[in-house]
Amino acid sequence: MTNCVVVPCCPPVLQKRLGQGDAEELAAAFKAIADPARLRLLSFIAAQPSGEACVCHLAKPLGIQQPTVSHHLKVLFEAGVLDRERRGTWVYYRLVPERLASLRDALSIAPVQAAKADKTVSLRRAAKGKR
Amino acid sequence: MTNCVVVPCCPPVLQKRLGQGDAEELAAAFKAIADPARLRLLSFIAAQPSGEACVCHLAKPLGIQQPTVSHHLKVLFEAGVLDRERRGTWVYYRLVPERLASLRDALSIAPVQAAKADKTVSLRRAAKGKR
DNA sequence: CTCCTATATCGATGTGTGTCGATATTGATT
DNA sequence: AATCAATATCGACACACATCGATATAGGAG
Repeated sequence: MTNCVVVPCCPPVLQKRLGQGDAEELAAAFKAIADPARLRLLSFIAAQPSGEACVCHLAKPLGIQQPTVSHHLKVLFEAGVLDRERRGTWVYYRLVPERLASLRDALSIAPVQAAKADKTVSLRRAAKGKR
Repeated sequence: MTNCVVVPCCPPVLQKRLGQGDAEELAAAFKAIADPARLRLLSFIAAQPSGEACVCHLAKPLGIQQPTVSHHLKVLFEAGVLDRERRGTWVYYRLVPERLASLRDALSIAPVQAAKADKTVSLRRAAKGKR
């Protein structure tokens, strides 16, 4: 069966005029990330050697209560940024790299290639001094 | 007089555990972007051939009132995403590509996620949404 | 100076959201 | 069955925020 890779694959962004619908969709995704607790959750999960973490591993290090952790994980999950898997009593969360990459690319100005071009020099400095 | 917004060059993100301070700083930046109207403003400004736009060019196409436009532009400006310059009665806004790039890089996973490909992500049923 | 235009600020209002205690649900174990 | 542990949901609170009308500020023209 074809796997249902969610990832609505972010709408175009700075490369053309966003319509209201695309803007709302993108804003919702960024809104899921735009929270200190959720950013820390993401970074903590990403920092795990196994690439995954269960709730019980996250509440204490972050200094927030378990319901709050569950709430944030749910927000991130519904935003497609996290994937989850139940194993016995525990639920393990892991990143969805494709989704993060699509959000990442959403911030690209015109001539930027996606993927692994860590040496991307194509970012021209166009907006400098012109008075 | 267009002062140069500091642009602290985003803290590390998914590559190490975020501290509370870094997380708050990053979250504030993403929060500035996580709004439909502001995303549209960014895309509209980016779409200008000159790379800049004044308030009077943005209110009508976006269908929002002038005070609201000014408010959003201020938020983006204070987030370091927009730069502004006064010319006569008009104020022109333009993107700050370096700032956008740093936000973009903040979403990069560390070890180029290809390594995780072997363990196929078990895409289980997503939100069942039961109430 | 006065008038006009463009932009910013103020005030109010309705909506959204982060947090957490209490409680429910799920799974494992006995 | 009962009981415990891990997680999710519920309810409530306080706070933040997006929107816009009214008003203030700044600059240009006459």
